[in-house]
Amino acid sequence: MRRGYHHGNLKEALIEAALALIAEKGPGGLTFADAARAAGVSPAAPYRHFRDREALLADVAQRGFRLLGEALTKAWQDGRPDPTQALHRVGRAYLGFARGEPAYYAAMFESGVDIGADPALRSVAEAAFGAVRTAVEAVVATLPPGAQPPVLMMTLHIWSQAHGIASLFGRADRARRPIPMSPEDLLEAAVLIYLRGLRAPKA
Amino acid sequence: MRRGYHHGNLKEALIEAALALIAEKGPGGLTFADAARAAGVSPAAPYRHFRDREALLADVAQRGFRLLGEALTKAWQDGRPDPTQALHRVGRAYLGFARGEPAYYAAMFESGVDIGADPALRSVAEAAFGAVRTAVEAVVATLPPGAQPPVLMMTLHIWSQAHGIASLFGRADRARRPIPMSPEDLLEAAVLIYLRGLRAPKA
DNA sequence: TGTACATCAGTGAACGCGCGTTCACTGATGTAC
DNA sequence: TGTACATCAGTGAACGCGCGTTCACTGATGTAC
Repeated sequence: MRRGYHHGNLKEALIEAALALIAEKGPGGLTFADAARAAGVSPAAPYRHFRDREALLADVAQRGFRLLGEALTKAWQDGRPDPTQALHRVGRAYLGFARGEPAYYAAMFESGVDIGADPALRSVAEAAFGAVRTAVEAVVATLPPGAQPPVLMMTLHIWSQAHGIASLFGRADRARRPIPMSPEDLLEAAVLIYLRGLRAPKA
Repeated sequence: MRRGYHHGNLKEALIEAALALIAEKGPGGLTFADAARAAGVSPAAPYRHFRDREALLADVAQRGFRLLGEALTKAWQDGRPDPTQALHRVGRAYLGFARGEPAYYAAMFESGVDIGADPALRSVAEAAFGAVRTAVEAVVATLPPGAQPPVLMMTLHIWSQAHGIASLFGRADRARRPIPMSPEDLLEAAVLIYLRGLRAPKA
């Protein structure tokens, strides 16, 4: 990989290193010097690419949100074969991301990066959220006119339900509370009951 | 407070200091030396009370879970005037705790403490969870026999919904996504729809 | 009630360590002509 | 095609700093008798 005096791809290498370090020691364990070491480069080199540790973390988080958005969009598959089934797939994709990419997930939600501060970061986070909103919109459209909830509210419900399950039960990296069902099944049941509640006449 | 050579109440003072530091800089910013300084004591003194930083954090988290459990139990008020209303109150209490005690909340859920590892910690966390379970049990008992969901499942649904909302929108300390309704209203709506879904005939 | 002694909680000085950051530098790459 | 030069990416040495941790110590508290 390293081909001489110039690294050639140091920025990528630093991000890779950051992911590995986060996976190993948590977002708090990420250190600028450590990332340089892991990339096989002097401790001053990272400053060519990132202002500081915070900027590196923000970049990792940004990539994470992009990947999450892509995963959700891919799972949606334009709502085939029908919006409800596709929405369940989106939910599973969220949990799959949290489990499969714990380092990204930690950088995005547990590292203390301020998502609102960095416009680029905010934008990709917004896009990932938009992927869920798209799915919710299509599901809402299938409901009888009198039973259609506000799209934003329902999106927030689904997102936070998935996020809560992922945070509490969805990662393998820590000894979470053991539950007698998979996070995927737990989320699917919640969404099923929720959707049934939307169709039901209001009490 | 300080009355001479002996502090008299150093353990409490260290926990107070830890809370202030967490509130100010996040759980990652908590340092053993800093806590000693804030308590007005030499850097070696904390070792009389905590094995290391991790133990201090675990103690803070433990108190947090005890307080949360108490807040939830108090909000429940034996299910008066009826279980459903009381359950909504419990949900609001959860959000209120997350907002009102962000330092405890961070220590409990975002500090990397392994809840499963420490038996005392696990036990109070279990107790807090049990407060929600108690509420859910009573609500389930009000449902028609054919519509009663497994209590554990429903408890996990409610807990993770509240936790997701609290984590994403419920704290003032960071610039979270602004939403056009309060976290409390958002949670109440979700629970209402969920409960309606339980009563509705399965599709 | 007083005295001797054990126990305990906090001291302060010291240390090694690793991190963040800076600096003048140098090797490599690209570009103008 | 070749040459001169600007730009860029990474070096390595150095620094100050604060943290974690240990240590022999000492002031205070409690207790046995």
